This record gives sequence, structure tokens and C-alpha cells, in this order.
Amino acid sequence: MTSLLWFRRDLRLGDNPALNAACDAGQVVPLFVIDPQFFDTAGAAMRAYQVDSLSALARACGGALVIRYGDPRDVVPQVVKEIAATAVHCAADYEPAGAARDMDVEARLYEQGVPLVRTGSPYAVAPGRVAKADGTPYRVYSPFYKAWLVHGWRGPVNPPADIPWAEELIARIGSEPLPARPDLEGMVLLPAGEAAALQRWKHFAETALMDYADNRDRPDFDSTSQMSGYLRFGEIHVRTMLADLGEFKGHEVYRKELAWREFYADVLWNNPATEHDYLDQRFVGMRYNTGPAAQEHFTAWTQGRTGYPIVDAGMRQLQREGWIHNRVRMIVASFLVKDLHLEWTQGAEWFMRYLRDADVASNQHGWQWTAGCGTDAAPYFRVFNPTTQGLRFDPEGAYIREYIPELRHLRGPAAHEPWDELDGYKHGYPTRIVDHATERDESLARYQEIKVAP
DNA sequence: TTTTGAGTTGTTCGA
DNA sequence: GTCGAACAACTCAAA
Repeated sequence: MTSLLWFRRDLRLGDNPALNAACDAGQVVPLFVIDPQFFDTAGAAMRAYQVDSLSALARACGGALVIRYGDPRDVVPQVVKEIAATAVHCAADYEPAGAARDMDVEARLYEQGVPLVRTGSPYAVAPGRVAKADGTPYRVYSPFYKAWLVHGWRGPVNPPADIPWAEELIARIGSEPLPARPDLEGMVLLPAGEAAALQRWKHFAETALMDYADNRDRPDFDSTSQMSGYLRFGEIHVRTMLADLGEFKGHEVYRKELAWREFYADVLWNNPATEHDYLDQRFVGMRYNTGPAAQEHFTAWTQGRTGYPIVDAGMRQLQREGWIHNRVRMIVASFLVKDLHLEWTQGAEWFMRYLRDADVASNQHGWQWTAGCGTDAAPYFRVFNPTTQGLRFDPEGAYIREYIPELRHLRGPAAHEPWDELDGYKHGYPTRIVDHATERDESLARYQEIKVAP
């Protein structure tokens, strides 16, 4: 009996229940399908990281990994035919596009008399499992978190001691080569793969976890786990991380961050249209800036040339690392929506293309949260002041100097306020493209417009 | 059943 | 300089 193990967002062998399920049924052919629809439109960091991660997985499989290109709807049934598989094993995908794809694949396989067996998910608790007493989903984080804790999750699963790769079959059908790794001139990526994920997790747990509650908002420190990319590609399962967390303050706060990922996955699964559409429909009527001037503002934002140091540092970190510190994500998002009056979807799309940890649920709902149309129960009038935020969370200005060479001559917190000509402009740093105080008032006025009359 | 209090991430203003 | 109030309105669970 031969099973096809279809890897997607779970590029690891440890704590992978779908792998165990496949092994239980006999010999295994591991497959990854590179879908041009996703791969060719992804940013360079995402593509390079995907290639690196697949290389690592191929090594871990002892060279057994089969790579194919195309629409999985065609490729998976085709490979099933080639190897005469009796089942296809994978982890369930709860993202709207992935779930739809899996339904299509399942239907095609059904015609071949082969089941698509979904075992596990990328989450500790699968979307839809945590619900209110009346069965409806939560729309507020805190009660979700409480119920999620009560629901609980299973412990990590050990991989089979000896994985029965179907080596002869694999050699016969052959694998296509991995895509060329894009040239990432000047970019700095974390190392990819399961071993790197476990190593990073260990490093974080030993160096920063205990102080996480105090230091997590500091973009100038290496105080966050940066596990988001590893979770996105499934190079580690969140169960493995949760199993290492105890009751210390830092542990508790970090567990809550992991629960945000689960919450947003649940919200998106229950409201699939919110991948592109407003969770709070009142915001459909929000007035945005459009036209050439708005387009110029958007370009300045993407390039890190808004004249607001913390915003520009964040956007340049994205260019360099394919990653931004969470606190700074909120600041740059708030700036796009509330200072530039651009629609959150524009920013969300940019993030999806250039973040190598880009996760549909966390990204879209993080943006909706910032825009005020998401799950936030807090008031709309919360508008981040980029300068105040910068001074509070990067008090020495070190984060600014790291990512904005034009401001490296400024000492200490002065880097956050390069408003004098001598401070920035003569070194090539742009003047502010908008006045924050003015745009804050404008933003509040526009929120008034969509307010429901009492 | 109804009421009540609290809710990730903030800013500004005026006493 | 510090501190509290004001900035609305809806979800959720406990009382």
C-alpha cells in the first residue's frame, strides 16, 4: 500500500500527525506542489524562503521529496495515478483559498476512488472548535482566549522512528528541480527549515521569553521570537511551542500572542469574505483618498520615504528582512489608514507580497483591527502618533539608525524628530509628506461620516 | 431575563 | 510635569 503525503503549510517531519497517519498505511511518497498562482506572484523574500525551506525538507526526507509544478487540482490526482496511491494524506487547510482547493482535489480524487485524509491542522485548536455556549463564534479576543484555554490541545506527536519512504517508486516517477532561488541583494533572511525553526525557538526560550512581557514592544531589541515565518511554513507546529510554556508572566503573554493567531484563523474561517471585505460592514462607506496624489503617498509609504522615521524604518525593514516587528506593523498600518487615508486592503496586499511570514488570517485581520473595521472592541479614535510611538518604544533611536542611514548622524532619540533642515534633509531624508496632527483630525472627521445615527 | 462591567496594543487636553 | 477625563459603541459573560 502506498500513500501520498501532500505537504503544503507543514514543511516538517516532527510533530506532523499527517505524516504519522500516512506511515501507518504503508510506504509513503512525499510531494510538494509549487503552484505558480501563488509562487509566481509572491515577493522575492517569500519565494527565496520557500525554496530554502523546501531544500531543507528535501534533505530531511533523505532526498525522497517529490517536487511538481502546476495547479494541485491537476497535479495531485496525476501523481496519485503514477504511484497507484490508495490515499492522500495532508493537514487540513482552513484558509478560504486553501480549503476551496482541497475540496476540488477531494472531489477529483473521489472519482479515482482515493480518499483525501486530513489529519491535524496548523493550529493548536482547529478553527470552529471554540465557540460560545450558543454555538456562535467569538468576535472578541479575550473571551475567545479564555475558552481556547479551557478547550485545550493535545501534546506534540513524535515522528515515526523509521519512515518508510517509497524510494523505488520515487526514483521511477522522478522529481522536478526546485525553482531558482531569487537573488536577494542585501536582504537578510533567517535560516529556513525545521532544524532552524527549533533552534530559533530554543534561542528565544533561553534568552528572551522570561522578559517577553516587558521587552516585546521594543523593535530595537532582539526580544521577539520571530517564529511567525516558521509557523507560516509549518516548519514547527504551534503545539511544540505551547508545550514549552509554563505559568511565568512572559510565558503567559507569549501564549496570548500564539492565541491571537488562532483567534484570527477562527474569525476568518467563520467569515471567509473578510479576506477582502470588511468585518464591520459600516466601514464600506468610509471615504478614502484616491488619484495620483494618493498613489504618490502609497509609493512613499512602500519605499519608506514618508518623512516619519519610525514608519520609514519599518517599511525598510520589510524590504531588507521580509519581516517587521509587530509594534512597528501597527504603526505603519495606522499611518497608511489614518494619516494617508488609504484603504487597508492596499497595505494588506503589500504586506502579503513582501512579508515572508505572510499569513492570510493574521495579516488581513491585523489590518482590519488597525483600520477599526475588525474585531477590535476599542474606540475608533485611537490614532497612533508615529513620533510618540517611536519615542516610547525605541527610546534611544537605535531602530531608526539601523534602518535609515540618512539619520545615522543623529544621536539618541533625536533620530525620531529630524524636523530641522540640518537634521535630515541635507542627508537625503525626505520631508514629511503629511502633517500628522492635521490628518488625525481628518481621519476622525471621516469616521464621524460613517457613524450610525443614534 | 436583565443589567453591568470590561474589553491587546492610544492621544490630547486641561486642571 | 503628572493625571484624569474625554474621545462611542458593541460584544460577551458574569452577576
